[in-house]
Amino acid sequence: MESNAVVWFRKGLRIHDNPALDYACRGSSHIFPVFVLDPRYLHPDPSAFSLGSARAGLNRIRFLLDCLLDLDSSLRNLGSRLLVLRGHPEPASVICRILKDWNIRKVCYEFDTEPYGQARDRQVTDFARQLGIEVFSPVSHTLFDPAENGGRPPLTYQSFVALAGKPPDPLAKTYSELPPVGNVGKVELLNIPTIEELGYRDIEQEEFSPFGGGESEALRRLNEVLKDKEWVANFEKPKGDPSAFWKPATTVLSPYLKFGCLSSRYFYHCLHSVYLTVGKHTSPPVSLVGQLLWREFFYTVAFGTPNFDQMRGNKICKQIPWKDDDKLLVAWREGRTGYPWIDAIMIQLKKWGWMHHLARHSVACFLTRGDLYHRIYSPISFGRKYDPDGKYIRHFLPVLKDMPNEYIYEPWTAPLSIQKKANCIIGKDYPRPVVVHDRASKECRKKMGEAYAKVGSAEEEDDTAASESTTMQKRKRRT
DNA sequence: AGGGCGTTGCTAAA
DNA sequence: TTTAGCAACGCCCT
Repeated sequence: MESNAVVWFRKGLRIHDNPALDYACRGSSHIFPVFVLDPRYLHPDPSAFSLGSARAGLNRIRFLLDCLLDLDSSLRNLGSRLLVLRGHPEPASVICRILKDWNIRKVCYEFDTEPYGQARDRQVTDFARQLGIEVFSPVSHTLFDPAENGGRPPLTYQSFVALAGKPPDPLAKTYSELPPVGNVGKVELLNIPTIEELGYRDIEQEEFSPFGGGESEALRRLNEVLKDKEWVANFEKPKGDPSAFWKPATTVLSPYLKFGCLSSRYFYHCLHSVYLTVGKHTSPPVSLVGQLLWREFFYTVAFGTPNFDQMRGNKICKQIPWKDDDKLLVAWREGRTGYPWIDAIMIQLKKWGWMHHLARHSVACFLTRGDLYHRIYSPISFGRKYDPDGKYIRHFLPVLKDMPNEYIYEPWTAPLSIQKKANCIIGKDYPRPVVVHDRASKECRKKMGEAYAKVGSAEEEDDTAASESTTMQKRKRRT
């Protein structure tokens, strides 16, 4: 008796701890492991503000393609393979078509919390249910079900941690073989495309990300991290060095978690085991488990908050009348602010697709200048405190590589003779500062103060202009 | 209703 | 190396 199942990969690009894959295999004569190429995610969009598609930058697209190659290879080792399908006009309708064409009895895909994924999945769910096809959509991207608490998540990290408890254990199952792939009929199967085949040609970039995608690489990185039990147990995020780049101060597992190359529950489980053997260890918010809970916290709040990725229509976001200055915004985005610490970070993001968390705080703070509590990161002294010789700046901004240590964080203060000797004239080879930090930061602080005062008094007239915690505001700046 | 405190700052002064 | 002052929002617990 034939019984066919589809396992539809989107995130969750892994074999380990994959409940959708596990369920698809149960009692099925054939499974169809499918990935649909989403043009919105992959194809170049000239109107996007950086090189990439409408929904992802080039680094992320590259990472995703790595993930797919690795997943296909792992599936082949188990006697299966990845079926890559064209996503025109969009992925959901392609899935609906194959559910019929392949005579599918059940379709399995990981629950996706994000609005784009929710809308996409609703189409498939509705269609499948109409045809009497079983839909299995487990929560496995996050530790917990983000729909808990009736969609009214706690708004501070501490209260979230207090409610959190222990997440479900990861699946312990390993495979020696998967059910064979069924007959795909007339459906066209594609190869996993290259970046060039997607239409990204002539990319002028001399350095690419050292972080390759895929489950194999994720597990290799994880095991590397877990080897040093003392490091795992004593990890304290604020003590990390944001200027460390050859050997980053954190695990750099975040992109692997993002695509589900690494299961967050498996990671949690591994960390817990280390804690048990070592005894004394750090705790949330600064510990490694604390970092996983931060991820969880923001997924949960985002799921329970309409328009979480925007200011307008987001009821937990303070409504600030931001100054629109396209020139300044572009200077920030392209790493041309004239502040080497800021620019080096933005160039690292552009080239590597990754930056340290404190580096992100630096550039986010620089963009907004906004933070109450009077905690404003200095674009000069914050970096210097970690890396007085400017090794990080010299690497990502080679134009400054011969600038003396004394001036590396403030090159505009170097005498012209020194600039000439360093082969870097400020205003010609490297930009002058786009703003004077002290002045701009004071001005912005004042304006934000006014905006806060105004919002407070207007609250009754406009319920979208409600209140917000500083924590949430920081999160908004990450996007 | 009211007070405590919030993931990780900076500068100046002791 | 440590500490005070900065100037003050709003969630959350009591």
